[in-house]
Amino acid sequence: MSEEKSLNFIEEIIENDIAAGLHNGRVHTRFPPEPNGYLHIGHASSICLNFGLAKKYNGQCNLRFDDTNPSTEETEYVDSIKADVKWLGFEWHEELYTSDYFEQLYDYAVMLIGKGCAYVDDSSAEEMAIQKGDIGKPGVANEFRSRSIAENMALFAEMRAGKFPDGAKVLRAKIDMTHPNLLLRDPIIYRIKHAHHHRSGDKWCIYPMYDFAHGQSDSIEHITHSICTLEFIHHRPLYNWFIEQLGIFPSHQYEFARRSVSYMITSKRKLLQLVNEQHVKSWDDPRMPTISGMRRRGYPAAAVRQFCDMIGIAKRENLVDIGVLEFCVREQLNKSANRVMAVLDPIKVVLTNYPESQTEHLTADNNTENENAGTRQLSFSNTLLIERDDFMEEPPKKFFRLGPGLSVRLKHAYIITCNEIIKDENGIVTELHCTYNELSKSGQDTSGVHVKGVIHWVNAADAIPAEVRMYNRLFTVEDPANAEGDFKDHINANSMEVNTKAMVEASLKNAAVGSQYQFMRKGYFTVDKDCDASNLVFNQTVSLKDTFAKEMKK
RNA sequence: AGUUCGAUAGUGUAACGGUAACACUACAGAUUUUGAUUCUGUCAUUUCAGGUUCGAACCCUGGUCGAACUACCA
Repeated sequence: MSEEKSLNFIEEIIENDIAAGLHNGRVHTRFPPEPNGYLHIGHASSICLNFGLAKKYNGQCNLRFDDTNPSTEETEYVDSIKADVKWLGFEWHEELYTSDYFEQLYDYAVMLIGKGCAYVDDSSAEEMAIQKGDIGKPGVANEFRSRSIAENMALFAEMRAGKFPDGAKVLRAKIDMTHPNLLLRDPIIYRIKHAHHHRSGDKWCIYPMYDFAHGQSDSIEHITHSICTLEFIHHRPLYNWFIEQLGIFPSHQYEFARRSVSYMITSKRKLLQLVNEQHVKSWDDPRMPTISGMRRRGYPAAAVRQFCDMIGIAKRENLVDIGVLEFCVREQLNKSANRVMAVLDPIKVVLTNYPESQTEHLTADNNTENENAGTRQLSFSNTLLIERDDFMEEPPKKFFRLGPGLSVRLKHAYIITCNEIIKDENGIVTELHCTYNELSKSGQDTSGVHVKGVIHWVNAADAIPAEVRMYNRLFTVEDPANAEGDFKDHINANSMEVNTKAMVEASLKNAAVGSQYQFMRKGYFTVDKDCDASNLVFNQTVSLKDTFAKEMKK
């Protein structure tokens, strides 16, 4: 059952560590989001990695909210993050908050001051930036760097006590103003912010910087493998420096390249912009690359997990084709979604030789890919609706659908032949008159007629109108984040098309929100939460592969 | 400019010194009461140049290209 799969570089590290007996073979990871936005596909990759690793190596994974900046963080985000992680199918060992460590972190800072490894700096942000130097140009020390330990102690205590306004002073680690790694040129570790925190309230007016909180939080939790994205690689020496100075648990950080997906954006700032400026309706708009957006769109959690697994993990830059994600969605839904018939752009078909007053009931299997899916009844009469696309007045050679004199099978029903075309005054086809072959009933066909094409249909008498929201890519370019100009210049104006003329089969009458179907020959669709008693709303989750459409384009 | 990463089919990952694998895509074909699914087949000498070695995608040297880093954000 177990397939031999090669290890990614982090798994290799972990297995080596286990073999070497590091931390007695214990594996403990964590997923550390900042609660200042909704989780997206990139986070999904990180979640699958961190929780997956813990599971694979019989370890644990914490959910830790990195909430060191009170001005951007909100409880709404905490809730959405928890919901998203759960939906993806993972359970955290402990729900933790960096803000719970504020007292401990303060003590760490005091400890550094006591060792002469930190000082209070009165410089302005501008002054500090200048003193910091530049890439290739060393920084210079200022007069505050040589303050006495006692003075630093007193000042830092006063900072905590609220004696100074925002920005008046900062606490800095005393490392090396000429270090080639800019992050080690005496980084700020505490700043004054008289702001209300979503958890600690007004208890604090000084807050640790991320760099002074993240590594120590990992250490406090005894995280063995602290996994993050590549841009933090320069921070690692700093975290190690703190760990060493403080003499605390040596958590080790490993960095991987964040996954980029074509036609998607994963900058929280930009996603927030899309929402605030109403380019999309909400964080969970089905066009959004957020986990909540994908969930509403109908992407199964298993598909997202499969995707993360398929694209793997490495250290090189990448732009994964969104087609891979869509492949995973189709593969999952192919097994789980029941088939139904829905006509998105209806055209009326009258069967001239079918008794006008007759209605018969046909049996249709729900999903031939799934033995347990069962069957349902379909009503059939002389007036039906078929897809406008499935008829052509002047069809090309390999058009296996309806046209003048052509025959097709109606799925689960009879073979029909088109005899007459009715048009309106503008020459638009409004109705087709066809005859059915009485002997060709699905499952008991004795007609001897063989047709290549099979099309879907609904019975006009009891079909239900539905609103079907069709989605296209949110952006017109593969890599909007790195494209010329502003990313908003590349928003696809037609990313959503609302179809209000669709007609779906009667069995969908009470379809529950979130339930998923394959509209035969069209794609997978998911019932949206915007449904109400009078309006059935579907989101197009993903289309079916359409080889014929591709053929036609050539 | 300095530091640190990285470079393998169109895309993503693998090969752990013994002659490039898997998946997606694309193309070709078979099956099909979904032009879906399923099934077959086709598509690279690994950024370049040297070197070490019987043997290099892998080790060494140098070049080229790409990325990250100069927030009181995370």
